[in-house]
Amino acid sequence: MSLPHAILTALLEKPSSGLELTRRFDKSIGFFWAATHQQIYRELGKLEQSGLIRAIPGPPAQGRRKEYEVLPSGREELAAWVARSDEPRALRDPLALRLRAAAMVGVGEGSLGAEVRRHLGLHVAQLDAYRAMETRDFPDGKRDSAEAKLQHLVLQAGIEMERFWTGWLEQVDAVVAELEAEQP
Amino acid sequence: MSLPHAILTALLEKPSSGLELTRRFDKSIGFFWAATHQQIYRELGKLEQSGLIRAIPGPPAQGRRKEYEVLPSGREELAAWVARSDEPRALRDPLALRLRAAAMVGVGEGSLGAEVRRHLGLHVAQLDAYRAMETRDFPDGKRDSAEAKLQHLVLQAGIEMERFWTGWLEQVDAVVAELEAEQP
DNA sequence: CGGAGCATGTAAGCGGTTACATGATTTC
DNA sequence: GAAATCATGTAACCGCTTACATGCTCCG
Repeated sequence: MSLPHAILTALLEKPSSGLELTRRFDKSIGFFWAATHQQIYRELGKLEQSGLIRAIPGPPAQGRRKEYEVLPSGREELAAWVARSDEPRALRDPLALRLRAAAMVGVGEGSLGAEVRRHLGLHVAQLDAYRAMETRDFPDGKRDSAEAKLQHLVLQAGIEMERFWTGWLEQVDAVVAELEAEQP
Repeated sequence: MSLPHAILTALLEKPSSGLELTRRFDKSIGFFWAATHQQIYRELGKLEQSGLIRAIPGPPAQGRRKEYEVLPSGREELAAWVARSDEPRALRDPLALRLRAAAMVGVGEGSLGAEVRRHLGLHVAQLDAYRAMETRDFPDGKRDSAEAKLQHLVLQAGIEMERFWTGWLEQVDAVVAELEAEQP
């Protein structure tokens, strides 16, 4: 039940249309809870029906775009959710699985090494993106407001997570390259 | 499509019954791809029907337990899967989401801090478990065989992942405690 | 006015989760 | 021989993914 609350949070930060939300998910909240536009539209419909958000009546028909904003009951629901507790989600990583499988059937003909380096590239790019966001959005380290501190922490989780992946994938690359050399 | 291949890997490591597999998933492979016994039984049925594994005929009826083993076609399928490529899965973390939500609606009355520390405890426990596995299964650092090296890498991913979580959650705890003190 | 793309949706299918069912084995 | 537990399943649901559909707007 996280998606509706992710949307409520995003709408509190800034009222938006469905497409705007989709864009913003792609570049910030979505890093910790991805969602496609189909999910978002469906969820917006449900949230509106539940009376937690509403379409802003404002400009009568600026195209077909509907802007949504959070109602007081929506804010209450979100505050209640923040206080709830939840088990951490089990992580799912096919690449780690592939390595264990490779331990049983052997590393292929270079394809596994290539895949490892491809992933490494993706994580390096993501790490750079996060770092750019950090210098842009949180320039003065210690003087952040309460809200900014929390948002900064979330971004730091992204940064340290990607640092972990890149470091680990470099080790993996070294070992896989060695094994590929041994058994051709 | 990772679950069937996770099962093939586990069965190659050691032929097992459904329940045994469930147990082993809980304490090793499952760390990177969790599965319940219902999923496992369903998947075993599919894999047997596809001719990738078979129930070992051996001891006629030792209780009702069925032991499965991987057939040559199953090994081939797994090798082909190892060579395939795949996008990294988007991570999903409700706790990070909660922090962002808390940035908008405020940290509750200590419940968020308690939740953070609860998660911290869980990750510390997991980290200890991984470390125990490492000293038990990989005592002599550099002299591992090819298979052992790959398996060790996967375990190290688990260790570094948990190290990341515990480090980050400690930071989070400090900030949340501070904010809870400010706004009662 | 015609084509490109923007914006909002609908429908089908799949994998995973939760709840329930059934027989067989062990324990008291 | 009754209760508890082990072992293997079945069924229903729910969220996410993929593919497709529809209307609107902008631009040449």
